[in-house]
Amino acid sequence: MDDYQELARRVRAQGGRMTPQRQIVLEAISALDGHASANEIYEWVAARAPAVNRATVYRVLRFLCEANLVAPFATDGVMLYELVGARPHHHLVCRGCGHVEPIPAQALDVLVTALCREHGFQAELRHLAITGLCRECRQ
Amino acid sequence: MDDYQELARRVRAQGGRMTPQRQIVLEAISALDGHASANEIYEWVAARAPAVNRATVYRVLRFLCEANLVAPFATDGVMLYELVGARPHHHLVCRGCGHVEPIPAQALDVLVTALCREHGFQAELRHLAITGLCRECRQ
DNA sequence: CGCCTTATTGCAAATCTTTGCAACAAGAAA
DNA sequence: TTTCTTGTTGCAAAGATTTGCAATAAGGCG
Ligand SMILES: [Mn+2]
Ligand SMILES: [Mn+2]
Ligand SMILES: [Zn+2]
Ligand SMILES: [Zn+2]
Repeated sequence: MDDYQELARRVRAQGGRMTPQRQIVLEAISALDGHASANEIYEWVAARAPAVNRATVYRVLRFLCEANLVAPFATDGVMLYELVGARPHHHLVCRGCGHVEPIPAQALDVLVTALCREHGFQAELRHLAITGLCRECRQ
Repeated sequence: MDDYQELARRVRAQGGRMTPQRQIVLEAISALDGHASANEIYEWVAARAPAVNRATVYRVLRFLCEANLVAPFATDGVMLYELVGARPHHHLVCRGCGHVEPIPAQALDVLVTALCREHGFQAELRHLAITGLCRECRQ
């Protein structure tokens, strides 16, 4: 888990307040080691702070995403949440073996450059999940 | 709307059956001119076939997506549905003006090639929604 | 055209997610 | 530390999506 003071500072920088609920949700995401669903996060939180309401977990997740402390990321319909770390990255999700491979964000710079050149569009690619077949599953 | 016989054939090719419910959902997506939400589709259907149940619309949409007759596509949290057309494409969604610009799928070939070369990963990019800023909104 | 098999539907109940509102409490200011 | 403002929370109710199950009907076969 990152430093509480630093997280509180970043929450207040958004005009928000640091609360026990926001703190424990951050702990949950950290403890669940990235890529946790809203329900998994709620279960983790409820196990140690039963008073925290489900609706609050949803609202906290939305807030943390907007505050850019947490990154949401959709894998075929399911929303997962991950702490925004030092290095931005994306994911290669193999539909064969289910393996999830993180790749540095600059691996997609080639696309960003092309879109900018061809369409004048400044793409903001954050924490994508790209599905396909990994090297092994391609035989 | 595409030819009913052809659609029915493709449904049966999946081991499925063509029903009035599936037919009218396809009509709805077509009439709504692409990019319709589950609720918009349900409203359209309910207006002319009130007996069709909401749960059925959800199940039909899932079936059509798996049968590859319809492509789902997420724009910040909301799932939209579109008929799979002749030419595969993606979308550039501007977060400034909200404009949605379709681009041919091969615009992303540069990325597919790079991922294959760098990671041995065969990406399957289908009907993506890429957010960012369009030329005008960048000033 | 009937008869079967079984995929599909409607319904109701279960889940998941959002929202309105009054009570609460974080944190800035005194 | 006490006060005050207003962002947050819990709760309950609404809305969205999924699921179990018995009844229905698509379509292959005679
Ligand atoms: Mn990640
Ligand atoms: Mn499209
Ligand atoms: Zn694999
Ligand atoms: Zn724009």
